[in-house]
Amino acid sequence: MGGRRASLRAQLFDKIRAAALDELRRTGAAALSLREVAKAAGISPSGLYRYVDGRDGLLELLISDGFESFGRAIEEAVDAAGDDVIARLEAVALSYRRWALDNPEQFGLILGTPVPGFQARADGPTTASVRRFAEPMVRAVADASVAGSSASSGEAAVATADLVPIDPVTGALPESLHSVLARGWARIHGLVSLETFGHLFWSSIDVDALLRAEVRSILAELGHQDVEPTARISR
Amino acid sequence: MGGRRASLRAQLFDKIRAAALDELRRTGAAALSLREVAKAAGISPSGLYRYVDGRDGLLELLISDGFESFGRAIEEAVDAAGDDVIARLEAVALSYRRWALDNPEQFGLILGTPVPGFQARADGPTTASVRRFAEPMVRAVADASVAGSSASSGEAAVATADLVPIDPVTGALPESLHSVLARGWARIHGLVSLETFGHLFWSSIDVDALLRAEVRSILAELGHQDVEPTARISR
DNA sequence: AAAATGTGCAAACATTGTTCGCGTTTTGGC
DNA sequence: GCCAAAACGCGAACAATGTTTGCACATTTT
Repeated sequence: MGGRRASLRAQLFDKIRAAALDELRRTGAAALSLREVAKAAGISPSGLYRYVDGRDGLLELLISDGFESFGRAIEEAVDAAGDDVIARLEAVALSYRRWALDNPEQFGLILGTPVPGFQARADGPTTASVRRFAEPMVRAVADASVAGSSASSGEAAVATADLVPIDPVTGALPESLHSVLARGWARIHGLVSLETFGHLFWSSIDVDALLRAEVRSILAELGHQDVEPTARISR
Repeated sequence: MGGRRASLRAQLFDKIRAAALDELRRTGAAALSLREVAKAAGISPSGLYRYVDGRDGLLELLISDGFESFGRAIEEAVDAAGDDVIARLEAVALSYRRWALDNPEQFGLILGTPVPGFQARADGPTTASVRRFAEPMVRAVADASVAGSSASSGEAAVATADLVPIDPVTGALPESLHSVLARGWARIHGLVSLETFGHLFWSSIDVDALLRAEVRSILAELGHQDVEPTARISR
């Protein structure tokens, strides 16, 4: 099965992938040209169709890769943050921002205005990547949520990974987490997307500081005591 | 000055504007075709260039109109909400969501992934529309901020419009408001954009309820007593 | 060895945004 | 009222795009 043909194919596929990402970074998703990608990959435009289903297929590839890379970045940051629940949640927020600012075109492609024709199929690679992307964030919020509700802090957090069951087959979360997760994600995403898309130009705010404030605020509302109880907005 | 030519021109310009909006609604910004717009407006593609500077000009027109319309929608909602500061801020959040859900393509165009070539010139119609868009939101947050800091509630709110000076020439806000405004806007925008772009599909959350919770949370952090002090996240 | 399958490409087509030159219509000053 | 000047709208043309098709060539399978 590991024939000569297959290896060449995999090699060229990676070249295409790299070329597409390059072109995306350079010109943005809206102006992404299939012909340019083909040229950069050293292949003819029509030849590209043996590897990818047209321009939409190219975008699907980039979207899937984008989620994957985004998720990995967050995961690494969370892992590096140690065991403290607060630190982990802060790591989510700050790495979310960092990745978005470092990869604005990818960020816009995967979480910005949806591309017109594109709709991720439930079995496609995109949905899998999305799950992988969401997982570290969900885990962090879930941990914080459980650790917060048990009034005693401390060792409870250790076992929480099992206490928050994410249905391994459907990927569904317990209903009780939905609103916490949505609000938490939205607060981070709101700040980051506004900044990344250039809508905070009117101020020289320290967005990292705001993100930390939002994390503290969420934790406070979740009932954590080890955070200043009512985080007054500084003015 | 009110010659026959000018009136015909204005008339055709409106037709173009309407046709462009129509096409935007139908196909989205990325797939917006200048030729289709021309056809719908009953004009030749090249003739369109007498009215609008190519495809980018068409987009600039749509962006400017989008901010204008968005701002008007929020303003009307706030005006209809009466004098209560809390009600006004809630009106901002809920009308923000409503407009986005009703006009997803326009929303994506003006606040989603930036269009590659486009950069609003400081003197262009877009920046003016953006200011007009931001104004009601800024006003509402500013009122809430001032009303919250003065411990006594009540009649203080009446005169606050003058207490919060928005520099009429530069449009600049007092620094003290920046972080409140950014956090408030971001919380609303985060939830709304995630929902509008289809990223909350995994849950059947009542987004309006979450928005109300966010508004209450902001007010609480601003020091309002007439709101349940620590709005615990319901789980 | 022969048949079957996979691979890459050039040519062609429809559609896109944009420019250019040409008649026609309206305007504004005499 | 007339005439130069400006504005207008259009068809033709051009480069560039995404996509399809038929055809040689290479590789794998029988």
